Amino acid sequence: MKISEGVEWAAHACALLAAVPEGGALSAGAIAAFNDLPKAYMAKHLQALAKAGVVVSVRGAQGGYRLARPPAEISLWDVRRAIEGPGPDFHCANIRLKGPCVAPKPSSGPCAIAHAFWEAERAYQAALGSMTIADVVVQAAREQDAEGLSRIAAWLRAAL
Amino acid sequence: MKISEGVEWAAHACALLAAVPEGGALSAGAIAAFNDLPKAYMAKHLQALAKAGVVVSVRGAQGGYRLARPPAEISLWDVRRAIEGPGPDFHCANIRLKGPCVAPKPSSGPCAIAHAFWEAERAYQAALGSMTIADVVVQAAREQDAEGLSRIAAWLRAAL
DNA sequence: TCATTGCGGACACATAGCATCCGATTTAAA
DNA sequence: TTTAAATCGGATGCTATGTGTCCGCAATGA
Repeated sequence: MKISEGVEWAAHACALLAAVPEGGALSAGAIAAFNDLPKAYMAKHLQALAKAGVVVSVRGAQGGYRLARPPAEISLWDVRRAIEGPGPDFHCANIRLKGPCVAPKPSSGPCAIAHAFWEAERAYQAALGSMTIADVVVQAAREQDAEGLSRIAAWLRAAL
Repeated sequence: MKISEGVEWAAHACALLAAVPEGGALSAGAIAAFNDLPKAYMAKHLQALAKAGVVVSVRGAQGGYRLARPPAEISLWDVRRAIEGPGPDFHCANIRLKGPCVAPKPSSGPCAIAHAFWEAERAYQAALGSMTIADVVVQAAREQDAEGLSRIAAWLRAAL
């Protein structure tokens, strides 16, 4: 199992979008350039975020993307689900219903193994759900000195 | 993200191996036949379980596999790690260190996003680690009537 | 009107998982 | 001692998914 790199891109994109002022919008090209990522593919992920309701898109000239909700109301789980899709990671193929020892009237429904994995996924989801874009931004800002913050602010002013 | 089907196969294989008596061994062919799975590929997964120390292999005629520890001491996390490999699912590409706004002396190390995902993975691991093969066997047995249990016992006697 | 931007589909490529086959080795049974 | 049964490891091919690009279309502000 491996988490697609697009989730990381989308999370950083949301962290950047948290810095755009009310009513503004950042184009896909600008978002991609901020982290030196390919624009075309970043645009794909932004479209997925928009479809999932994490960001809103503004079409036309001077358009782009902005967060759909305050950063404190967007969790990393929202981002992950937007990119990797909903639905469980573990898929029960019901292999216990095959083979020479299966009962004539098999009790359908997922087996104990599937339930255990889905329970673990719930724990995973809960942990990611408690981490918001606002938390990420706070921690990221803590790692920047005043000069770094002003450099980012200047870049953002130029990109808007 | 998707969990490979081999994890499910391996978990069911361990549940079956929990029923082999002390000193016995079940061949890869028999394990595959029990759930109507391709023998060659099931064998690959059993080799992975053996290499991870979840099962022990017995080579030669009348050989096969048995659990390396009591079922209560083998968790579903052990099985998942044996098949999918160790290491985190989320890989931090450190994309915050790229782009036009990166500081001259960047503070290396994973970002807050990576830490959040790894924390969630720890929760996932803890949940899976608390579910053992013994638990799975108990729940699976609960779904079988007496006739089903005796049919499985008879099949196992013939396969040993 | 025109340039800018998102939207959606089509396409190519790389990687990982799925599945099979083969020869070599080990070991119990004939 | 021979034979059959079984694991081990590597090589191979197929498929699905993720990565990345490109194009035409639609929308929108200048």
